[in-house]
Amino acid sequence: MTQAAARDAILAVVAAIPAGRVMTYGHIALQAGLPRRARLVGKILSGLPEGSPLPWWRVVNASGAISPRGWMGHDDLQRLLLEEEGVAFSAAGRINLKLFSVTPVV
DNA sequence: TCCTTGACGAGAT
DNA sequence: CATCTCGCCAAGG
Repeated sequence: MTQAAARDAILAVVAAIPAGRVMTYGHIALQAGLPRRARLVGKILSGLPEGSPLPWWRVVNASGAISPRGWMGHDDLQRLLLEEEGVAFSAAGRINLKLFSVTPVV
C-alpha cells in the first residue's frame, strides 16, 4: 500500500462519516485497512487545506474528546459544528462514543 | 541511519 | 475523571 493510496483510503473513510456521528482516529485507520495507523490519520488531517470539503470535525480521539491542535479556536469550532449536528457533549467536554460513534465493519 | 515529533491508544494509578 | 507511562508507526531533519 503506497502512501498516496493510504492517504486516499483515509480521506475516503472520513468523507463517509454521516452527519451527527463521529469516528475515532484508530477506527478510521482500521476501516481504511491500516491497523495501528491512528497517528497517520492525524497527520493527514493536519495537512488538510482550510476549505477542504472533508468533515474533519467528525473525527475525535478514542476518549471521545477533541484532540488539541495548537491552533487556538479550532477545537472550539469543532465542538460547535458537532453540537450543531446533534452530537452531545458531557460536562467534561467528551462525547458518548457508545451513542455517536461509527463502528468499523471488521 | 539515528533521533525527535506527533489532530493516537490502552491500561494502570 | 485526571494523569502517567508505554507502545505504535510514519515523516522529516
